[in-house]
Amino acid sequence: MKRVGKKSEETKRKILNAALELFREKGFEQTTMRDIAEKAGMSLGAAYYYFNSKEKLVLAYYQSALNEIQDFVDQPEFKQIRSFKGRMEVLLDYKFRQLKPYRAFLGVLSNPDSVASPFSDETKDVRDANIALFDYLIEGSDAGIPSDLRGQLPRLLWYYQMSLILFWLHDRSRGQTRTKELQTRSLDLLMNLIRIGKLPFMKSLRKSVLDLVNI
Amino acid sequence: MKRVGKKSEETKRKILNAALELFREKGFEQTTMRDIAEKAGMSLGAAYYYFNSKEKLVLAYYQSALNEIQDFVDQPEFKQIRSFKGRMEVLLDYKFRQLKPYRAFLGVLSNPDSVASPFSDETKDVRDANIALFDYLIEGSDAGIPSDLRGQLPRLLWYYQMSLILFWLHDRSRGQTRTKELQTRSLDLLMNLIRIGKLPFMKSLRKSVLDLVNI
DNA sequence: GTCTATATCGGGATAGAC
DNA sequence: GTCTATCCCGATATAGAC
Repeated sequence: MKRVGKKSEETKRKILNAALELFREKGFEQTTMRDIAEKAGMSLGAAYYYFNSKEKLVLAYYQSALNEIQDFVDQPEFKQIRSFKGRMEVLLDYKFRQLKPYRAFLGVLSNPDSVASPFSDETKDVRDANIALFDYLIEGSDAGIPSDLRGQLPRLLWYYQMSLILFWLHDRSRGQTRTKELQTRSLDLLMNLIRIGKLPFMKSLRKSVLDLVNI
Repeated sequence: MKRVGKKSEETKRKILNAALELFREKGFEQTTMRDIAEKAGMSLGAAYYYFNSKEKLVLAYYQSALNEIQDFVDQPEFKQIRSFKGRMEVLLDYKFRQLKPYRAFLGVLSNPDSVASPFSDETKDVRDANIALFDYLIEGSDAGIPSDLRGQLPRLLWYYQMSLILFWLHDRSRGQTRTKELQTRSLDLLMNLIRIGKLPFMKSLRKSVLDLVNI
């Protein structure tokens, strides 16, 4: 029964919403804390009271995006899909639909020095939760994965997803159609590689790939 | 006989050197144009006369790094190597040795919005020249590359190099030893894939990889 | 604890004198 | 071609109202 703080939660949410709207419109760099505060209908100091830096807003965004996608995979619409590839397609599509409005803004994410980098300590929890999403995806699917690969696959798929996202961020084609193409074809390739990789005589090649991911 | 401009070339060089020294020490963001001008022994306005933005200094850095590596592959030390893999190893080692002092600074490079992004229009010339380097590397080597792959291979290798560099930028292990490991193992894997990919019955898989690069 | 108002600083970029 | 002075604006710090 935490009555106190209720109001502050609301204010916080209001600031985040204002920030996200502005990020979508103008990108990260172009949006100022003054803009955000004004849009949220309060003073600059108030905004800083809740988010002591602009980057903290990015972390909050990650968290809310994570909650969203966690809800999504809990829907029957996703859960009823049995095919591994189908699940991957639907998850990736959802992810990109979710990211799309924020494309201009997400450039920050590729800065290794930022606390908002998807590889940083500060984002570890969100990252782990995202990897767990792939574990859940595999678990409920028809994919027969060799046991030596099974444990590593979620992380491997997360890397795969991150590569796609990085490509997408740099993709200057209209509407990022190149990324869409890449997604389709690389997913095909991935499925073929997994299929081929299952064969007993591919064990050594499979091992060298696993070693690669485990570095 | 361009006598005029000689002096200005020198001044420009002096500014660039000061900037690079500071970038190495403090990274890109932390270094101010004021710092640079002071270190170069001139006023802020003078520095801006030669480089009208901070990012222009990054482009100048790319250019000078390119000249350096072009010189390197022209040395007998490199030219006498016949083995494809050997040439790749030596080139990558050189590249990382060259980049190492600038690691903190090169974070900017991963910002897709920056004109200094390796994928931007502004860096096209340098990028093409770097791809040509791989063409030169293949040409003088013993690599027997299937003709359908030959034309695309330089670009593919450049992508491979960029992936390694991006990984390295995000690599938080001490001395970036993980990247070194990745380099060794992935190069092994790459060589194996090329070897296997040569086999006639792999033509269709080869094609799907080529299609991927050609998106 | 929650928020406003205000002062100050830092740094990229530019104008105009010399 | 080089300088000084200045603009502009985001970030930050703080005092204090409620």
